[in-house]
Amino acid sequence: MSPLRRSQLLKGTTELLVLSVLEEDALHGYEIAQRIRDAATGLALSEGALYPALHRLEGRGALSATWGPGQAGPRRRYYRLSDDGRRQLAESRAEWDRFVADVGAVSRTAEDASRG
Amino acid sequence: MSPLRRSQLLKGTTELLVLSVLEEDALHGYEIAQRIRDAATGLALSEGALYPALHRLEGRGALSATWGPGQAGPRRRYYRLSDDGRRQLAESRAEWDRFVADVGAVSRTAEDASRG
DNA sequence: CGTGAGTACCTCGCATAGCGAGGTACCGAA
DNA sequence: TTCGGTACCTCGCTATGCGAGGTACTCACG
Repeated sequence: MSPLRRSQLLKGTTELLVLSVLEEDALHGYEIAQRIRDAATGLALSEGALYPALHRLEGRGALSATWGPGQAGPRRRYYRLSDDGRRQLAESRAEWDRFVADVGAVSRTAEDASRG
Repeated sequence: MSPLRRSQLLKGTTELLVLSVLEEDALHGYEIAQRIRDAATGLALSEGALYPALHRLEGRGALSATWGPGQAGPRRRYYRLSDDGRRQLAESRAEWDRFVADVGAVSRTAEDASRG
């Protein structure tokens, strides 16, 4: 068992991921997961994480949702980014960038020192 | 309450952070936390996260620990990276870099598309 | 001497959130 | 009619960060 399990790293970024793929179009849940998988094969967002995240974001006012008919199958729930959601996305991106910079600062200064 | 809370992002990276600062020298717990805070002011690792992480890493064989006398105060527990710990650190760094690249791939392709 | 502050370690209960498994339902093809 | 794919949802489990609390040692102050 090595450190840095994917499922732990994912905590906190799921919402950024969801908001990001909704930036361009309104999508339904399954499609959101597929887009994320297509863009980054290493990120396999499970349904047990996706749907609760969608509900959280909707409850927070970042997303609005409407039911629509299914193509060949059950009805779909389409999610659309609200104005507030766009603001939250920008904030999340900024916070993520800061966090990555911070972790890099710790991780890489040590690496450089041990290498130099 | 905006998404991407620091405490959630931190999940999974605490061990990378700890292993990183131990790459150069053996340090005791308090000092580990201080080094991390010095390298990145945004990362305030709490003691309630630090000590359990140290014990996990020791149990996993990534760290070896020895008691030493305190300067002016209680005795200290010094942690040193084992060979296996060095291997785990390299793995963790690689896994972190992959993860950051994956999140960036999702987050930034959408951003570019919406901007273009 | 007693008190308080600083250092250093540790643990406990709580909250958050991902994961896998399970369940419902609808549709078209074999 | 059954099977497989789509699409949604929930539940219990697990991992782990956080704040609060506790112990213990040392030194300075009055």
